[in-house]
Amino acid sequence: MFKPTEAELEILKVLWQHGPSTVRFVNDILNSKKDVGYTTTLKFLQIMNEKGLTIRDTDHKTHVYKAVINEADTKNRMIDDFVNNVFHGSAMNMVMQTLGNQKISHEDINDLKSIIAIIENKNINKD
Amino acid sequence: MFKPTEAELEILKVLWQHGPSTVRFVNDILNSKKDVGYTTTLKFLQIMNEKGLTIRDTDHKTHVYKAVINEADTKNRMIDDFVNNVFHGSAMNMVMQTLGNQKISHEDINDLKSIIAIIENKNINKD
DNA sequence: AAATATATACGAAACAATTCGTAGTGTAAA
DNA sequence: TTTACACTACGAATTGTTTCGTATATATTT
Repeated sequence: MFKPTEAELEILKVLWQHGPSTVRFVNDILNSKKDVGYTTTLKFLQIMNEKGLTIRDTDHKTHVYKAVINEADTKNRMIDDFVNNVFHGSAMNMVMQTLGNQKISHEDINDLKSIIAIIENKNINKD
Repeated sequence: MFKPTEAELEILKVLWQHGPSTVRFVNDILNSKKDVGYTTTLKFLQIMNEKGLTIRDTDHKTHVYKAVINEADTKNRMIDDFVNNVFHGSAMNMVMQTLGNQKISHEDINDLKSIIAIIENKNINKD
């Protein structure tokens, strides 16, 4: 499956967050973080289109690009890759190390508890 | 702070797991996963040494390389980077998405519960 | 001591990702 | 209708990473 490069991911994030967008719009958003030339952004969107990462509407002079690949799936795939590369494939190791190292709020803890409860119930039902 | 490339990380993992090692040893381990030429591994260790990622003992003909950077710190830094790149800086988002997508065993759940308990206690003591 | 094996050093090729300049085209304003 | 502007297309320079060949030194074996 597909793994976006870092620059491609930045663009995908814009498309995921804001929906189908013009090159100009994507470029403006990118520039709020870091200087990027317009034609650089354009080039990336063209490359991403070739790769099938996006599709575009070329009916009008100004093309509108839309992410083809799904945000959750892509992120899951990236998590898998990361876990494989850095944590010898153990997602739990990664989670534990993250929890041990982050500031976790009360709310976060509640969220964690409820997702754990959900997982537990799934397991019970499975047996 | 420093971020190893993928190839460098592979080597660091060997050094972390097995302790100070010769080029030959590192190369043998790497080759159990994927063909890598001996001089490729050598070159990387030389580069890593220049960058201060490793130090080496050159007393004998065969040099012995040792990781300078710490495993936990490096991994935490890589988690931070990953979370910033992919999850807009929210580690909790990343953890939640991981938990929602992985097979979690009974034991894992217990581990999670205990680390959550630890975090809760830390918070209580802080207030 | 010569031949063989095993090291290191290092330049440079190969490959991948990023960045941008320039050319060309269509649209709208003067 | 000429000029100005904003857009796309695309080649190519730049930068970073990976890979390896070749030269050379140092041991070890015959």
